[in-house]
Amino acid sequence: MTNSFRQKAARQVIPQGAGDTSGQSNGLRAIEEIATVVRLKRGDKIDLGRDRAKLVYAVRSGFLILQADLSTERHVAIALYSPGNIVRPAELPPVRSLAALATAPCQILRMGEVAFDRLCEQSAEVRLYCARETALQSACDKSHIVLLAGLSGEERVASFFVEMAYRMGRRHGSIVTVEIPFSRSDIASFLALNPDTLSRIFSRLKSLGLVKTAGRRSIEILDLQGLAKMFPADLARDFDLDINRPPLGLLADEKQ
Amino acid sequence: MTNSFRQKAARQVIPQGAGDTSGQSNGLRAIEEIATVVRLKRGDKIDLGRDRAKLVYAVRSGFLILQADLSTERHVAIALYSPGNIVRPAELPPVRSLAALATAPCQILRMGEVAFDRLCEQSAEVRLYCARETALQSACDKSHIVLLAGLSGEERVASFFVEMAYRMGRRHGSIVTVEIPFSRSDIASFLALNPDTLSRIFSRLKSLGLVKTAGRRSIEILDLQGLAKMFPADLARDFDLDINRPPLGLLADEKQ
DNA sequence: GGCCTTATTTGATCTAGGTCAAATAATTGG
DNA sequence: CCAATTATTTGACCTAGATCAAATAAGGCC
Repeated sequence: MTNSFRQKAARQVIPQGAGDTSGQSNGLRAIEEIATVVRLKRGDKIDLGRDRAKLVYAVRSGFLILQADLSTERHVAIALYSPGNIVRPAELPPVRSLAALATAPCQILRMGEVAFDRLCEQSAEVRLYCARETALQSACDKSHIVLLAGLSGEERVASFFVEMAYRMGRRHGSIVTVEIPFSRSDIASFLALNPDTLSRIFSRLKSLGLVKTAGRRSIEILDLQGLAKMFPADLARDFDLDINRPPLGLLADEKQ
Repeated sequence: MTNSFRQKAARQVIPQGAGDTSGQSNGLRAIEEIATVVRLKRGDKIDLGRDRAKLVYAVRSGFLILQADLSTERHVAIALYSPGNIVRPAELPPVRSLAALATAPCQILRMGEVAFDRLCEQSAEVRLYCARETALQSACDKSHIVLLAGLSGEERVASFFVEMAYRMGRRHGSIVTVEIPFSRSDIASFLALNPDTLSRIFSRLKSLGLVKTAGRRSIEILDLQGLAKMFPADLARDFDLDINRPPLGLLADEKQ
């Protein structure tokens, strides 16, 4: 498989996650015209509960976790939003306490649903962008269901790290460094593990020489292929991981 | 909350599941014009894998399970499709072995993606129908993530039965009968349990007097409110279950 | 730089749910 | 209606991951 095919496949499914929208903002650019910018700091929430106002949001920069609170103690992470993602009320489950939690400083574009729909009608580019976004999110949600329903804890963690590497990794030789915009608890709740268990799995991966920590929100992936071998190849997803070959074509090389 | 609101809320989120499309087929009617009808019997599969042809499907009658095979032994159910649902390749995760498995005799409408897109462009009704369908499915997927990530086995089963009651229940006095178009294994894999565990939970619910079997694919729900109390109220979803009041407004009464 | 706070890790223990094998029920096909 | 087949249930047992408590390690802030 050629590298260009790999890139194409990846672009098809992975919302760009490098922290800004420069690569794919054609759709967002038009949205920025009609939207209000909301700045969030880590820990801030946007309420998306059932009784929410009908607002549409688009992520301009930063990362959020869509979470539902089933009770005071039970918080479930549903999805991750990264730059370029669009959040529309109709696509959210009708749960009372639903919120998007900023895990890092974010810039969010906010607009009324009516205005957004009008924009979609006017601009074919926005309409297409938005339809694609919706489809991608749906595919991601379904992949996430597969992860939750079909993978063990260790496999989930491995798959998460491989995905992060491909979305946001930076290559230094054979090592991939990832600045992870999530706390361990964020990751744990996204993978439906508890933080203790995640930490244990993480330690195991470290002792196997697959990963290394470098500060709290940064990890070094020492053996991406080894990680990728830990979960079913069929879930290598968009990446088209050829497990016997260095699969780093997608990653920005430090030296570039 | 009034009954009419309840109905509205439900219609907003639940694809009609009664086994035919008479209630909401306005969108489907136009689709039938351009589509080929495919008849499936229980156990038949439609291949939706990554290398699939670019085809769009719409369910006219019957029920399917979208499933991914991670290996020969590991089959993961991702979503349920019921009459009215539309299946488009772009919304599916890029997994190699993905298929829609008929759990009951089905009529499926099949068409090329290009023809479908053209139809959407031409007909505002189809476009709207399809957009709504997509949004509903996305909401359902997210609800399912909450179920998988946040609920215990027993809670999942209770929530599934309540949902089936609301989607397809038939009321006889205070008892709700549901013809379930899925085998126990189907249900188990949809709830990410194994059949043994599901059976055990089911037996527990029977011994608590909440449900009763009446043949292999039919269950009687003796105490819908009791079932609904077994999982977090916030997940009562679309139903707007007022747990202290008979919530049967939505259900077709035998005597009608 | 050193204290304070908060996040992460680790150990010890427990349990929901998985696994495997065997026993029953339903269905199907004659 | 009965044998054969297949689906479900139940029992006995066992692990992955949860829970709780305590120890560390990172950051933050003066």
